[in-house]
Amino acid sequence: MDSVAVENYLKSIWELGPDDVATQDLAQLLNVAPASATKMVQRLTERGLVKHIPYKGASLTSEGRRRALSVVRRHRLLETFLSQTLDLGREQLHEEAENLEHGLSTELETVIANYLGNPERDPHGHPIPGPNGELPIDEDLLLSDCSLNQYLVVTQVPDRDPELLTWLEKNGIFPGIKLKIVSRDDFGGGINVSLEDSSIQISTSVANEVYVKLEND
Amino acid sequence: MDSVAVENYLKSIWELGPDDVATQDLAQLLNVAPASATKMVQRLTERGLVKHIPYKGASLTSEGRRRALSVVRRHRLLETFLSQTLDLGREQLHEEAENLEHGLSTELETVIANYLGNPERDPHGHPIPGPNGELPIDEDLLLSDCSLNQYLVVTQVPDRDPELLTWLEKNGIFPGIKLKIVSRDDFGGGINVSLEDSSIQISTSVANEVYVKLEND
DNA sequence: TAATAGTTTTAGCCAAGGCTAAACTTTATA
DNA sequence: TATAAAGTTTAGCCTTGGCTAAAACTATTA
Repeated sequence: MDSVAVENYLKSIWELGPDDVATQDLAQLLNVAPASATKMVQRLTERGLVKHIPYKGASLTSEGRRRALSVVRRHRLLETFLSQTLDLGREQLHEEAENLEHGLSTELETVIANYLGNPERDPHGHPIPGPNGELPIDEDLLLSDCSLNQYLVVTQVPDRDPELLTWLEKNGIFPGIKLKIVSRDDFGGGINVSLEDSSIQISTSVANEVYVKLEND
Repeated sequence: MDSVAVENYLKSIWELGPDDVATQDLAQLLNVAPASATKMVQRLTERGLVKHIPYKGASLTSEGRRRALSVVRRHRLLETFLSQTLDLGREQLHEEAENLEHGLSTELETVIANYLGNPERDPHGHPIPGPNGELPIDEDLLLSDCSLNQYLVVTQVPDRDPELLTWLEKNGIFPGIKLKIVSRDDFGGGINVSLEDSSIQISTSVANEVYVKLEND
């Protein structure tokens, strides 16, 4: 069994990957000093879970990726389970799942997955890896990359920042919602979006974290 | 925040307590060497969570007890929650709750408690401590202490041993079930019990782990 | 009551996972 | 292209929570 620390490193490298994950980014995501990240990356390299080119970056081996995706699967199943049973707000799910994911046994993971009907996405729209680490190719589009006046459906919102999620929620942006970009402000000022019965302005940084698909699938 | 190890030590001392908890018993319950238990008991004494009289035994301070009961509360709420939502068998609950209890935040604990209607007992019949460590006085009787031919209701079964729990379940012994001791075998050979529509023999060691109350409250 | 068995503690070791300070690479800039 | 800035690694330290072996204490029994 991987320790909590190892699981968190693997998951973080996966999230920052797939290639050349910088020590600093890893350290920042995990709230540790860069030197600590270097040391752990070296240990994981010893164990065959990470490939590390000094001064260049880290990436997961296939075994490392398998284990990272196991953590991601548990995380996303827990988010879905908590959302379904307790209806927590979408902005509370991430942190709770983060705490519980390391204690979820394979057996309970399976029971929960079955209970939920083996869902393909969590409440933020993120795809849930299969029990063996299969991850469907994610073909969603970045909202900020879409053209004007296309009919779009939101597929994914970020999960980490509760403030941002609360704001998105309040403005009616979450998976399943239909919208259309009506105009772009100059100089990276953001985009203007019309929803079912409102229209709002979304900054570029936020639009870079929201994924959509074309409405006619 | 207490570490997982500290939480487990506190919980175990509480379970073995209230007084003069032997190093060996503690070590055995936690699957560590006696020397490791001694060392941790000393550290917890430093921290003011445990009182330790060398060569005599350990016990919890009131703060130690408060923290131990917080773990017990999380454990029992989780058992209840898993049982209610996923209907796991009673024999699977303990281990899963053991894994998850350390990752349950105070906020989620509260949400779960409310969702369940602030239950007073878990699926094994064990009382659930309140959010501030209040524990109602447990007045249940040991099955093995009861007299013949009294009308009894099972209130608590043990939670740790899945084999035993499966056996009890199969023979219809779980909280809420009515029964009566019809006779005692000689020389500690156990007791003969009649249930609603069966009768079985229960060994003394098992009868020492089942609690009951008189049927007329 | 003296020897022995059982329990507990001490001493000394180890690995994991943190940290800071200093050294080393790489990248950017003058 | 030399030098400064930024990022990374190394070195050395610390705490936690394990372990074993040996010493010390307690309890039992001859």
